[in-house]
Amino acid sequence: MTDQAPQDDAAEPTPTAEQQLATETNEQRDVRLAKRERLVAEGEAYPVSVPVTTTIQSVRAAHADLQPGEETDDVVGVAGRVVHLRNTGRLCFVMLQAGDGTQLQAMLSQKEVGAESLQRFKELVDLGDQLFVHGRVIASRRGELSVFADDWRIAAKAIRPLPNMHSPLSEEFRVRNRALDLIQRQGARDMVLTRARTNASLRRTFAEHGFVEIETPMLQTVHGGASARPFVTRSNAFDRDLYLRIAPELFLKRALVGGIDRVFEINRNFRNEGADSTHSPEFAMLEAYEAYGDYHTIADLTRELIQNAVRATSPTGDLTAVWADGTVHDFSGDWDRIDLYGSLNEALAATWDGPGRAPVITVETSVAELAPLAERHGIALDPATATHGKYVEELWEACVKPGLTRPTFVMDFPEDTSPLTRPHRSRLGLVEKWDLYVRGFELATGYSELADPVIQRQRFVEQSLLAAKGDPEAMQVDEDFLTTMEYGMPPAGGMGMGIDRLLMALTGLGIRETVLFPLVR
RNA sequence: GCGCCUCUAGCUCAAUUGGCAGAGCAGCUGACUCUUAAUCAGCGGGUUGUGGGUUCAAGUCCCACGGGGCGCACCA
Repeated sequence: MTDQAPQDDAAEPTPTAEQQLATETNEQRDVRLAKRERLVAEGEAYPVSVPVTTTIQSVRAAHADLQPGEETDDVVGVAGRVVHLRNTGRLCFVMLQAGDGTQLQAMLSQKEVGAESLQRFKELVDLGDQLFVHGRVIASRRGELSVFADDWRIAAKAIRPLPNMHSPLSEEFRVRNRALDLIQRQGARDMVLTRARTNASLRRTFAEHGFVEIETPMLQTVHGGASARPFVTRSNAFDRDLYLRIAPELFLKRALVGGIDRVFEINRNFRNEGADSTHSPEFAMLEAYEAYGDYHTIADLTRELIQNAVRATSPTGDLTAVWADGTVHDFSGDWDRIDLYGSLNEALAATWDGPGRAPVITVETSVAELAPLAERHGIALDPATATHGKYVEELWEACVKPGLTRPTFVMDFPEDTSPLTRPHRSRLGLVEKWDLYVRGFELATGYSELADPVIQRQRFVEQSLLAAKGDPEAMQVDEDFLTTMEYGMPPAGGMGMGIDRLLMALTGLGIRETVLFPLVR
């Protein structure tokens, strides 16, 4: 931006702040910069403070029923952002907006503030400025609650024009200029509160059940706990590469070994994979582990966590979420727990159009038998890394998932796709794992955790063989974790849930809407 | 990573078959003491994402690059 011209003189001084400003300018900004200069020369364009006595919200609350034309003796000093400005000659109307979107009008009459002050106001105040006004609270003849100003001050001069407040901003502009989006759009402000209320609700529910929140490493020497490609970074002090974590699981389990029996973490994970409407390279993740629980108890807890979050964020305060598109989603009651293989075989039988009866898929069904079946549903996997489990899960997603409307736990998964999960207590070849599906996407997953360090080591070795075959998402062998496991981890249920996903389920918005400042190129 | 679509004033968007780049809001000057996207009169504001090409003539057609979106693939 500053080096578009060829540098024929290497000793040329770097541009001053003013020159840099000048390279990126427009008429409207020039006008405001001149006003800033004048304010600075005459006093302050950015005072350290202004003498506010109350807030826009409080004034509105205190005088909610003021009748048109009615006046009060309540003298206030309030400040807010100028979002509308109207000038009818010797009377000016200015709409001030608080951070939460609450607006309050101020009226500047020549009779009240004097000709000189009004003239100065007209010359110096623009849309977008932070403005302080002092005066009595009245209602205008048309009934608009107002501060009838006897004094005013610029609280902070804006030098960039505000976007047009009357037409919606484009998606791209909103994502790249979130501050302006927050000024202009109630939905943007609501999202911030929804996320905060959701996080508070989750922590409250955990606290009620005696869970302890801990923070585990973001920078890891071995990446594990999930199947995903990590980001790699560099430690100068250790002179080695480090991974940004893809999951906190292996550290939370160390805490479990250490006796933190009910433990959870809400924090960021990083995965070096594609970004789309449901995936972001960095995303907030919740993981929780409950000693002496299993995948049933952790499913109960997960349902309670989500139902409490729905209650905390629902406009109606009940167990329904109203999505941005107007659809209403019911999270109440108990949620179905269906069997992965059973529901898949049901769906296959119902849609079977081949000869004879539909094949019944079991844990024993080979990759050779699954491949042609998957092909019928348009699924093609890389033969080098395809396994029984990958085929079964792909088939399930193609055949069963689209039909789910209510929140549903899908239970009991094949072993080879869940290397950190305990073998099923009664079903050979399966693990005690569930996925929770809400409206077509996977919201959370839960397990009876694998506590046997010998089997855990075998699973890691199998993963590393996959990695050797070229699977970039396979886990590394984490010797330190295995050593800790060998001291004995209590039987436990564990769960993981994407916070952004939860917000999507609560609001029906895309991930770029739920993240305040999403990564953009 | 592959395919398709898209980029025009501060913001939101027009521009017919390739034929003078426009509107609303915002801005500037002026008028107006009750406006609600105030109104009225007048005036500015553009390297049409960037670079190349075709053409008498390119916002429009072609190529490359960059930004964005959607679909596919991968994943939560």
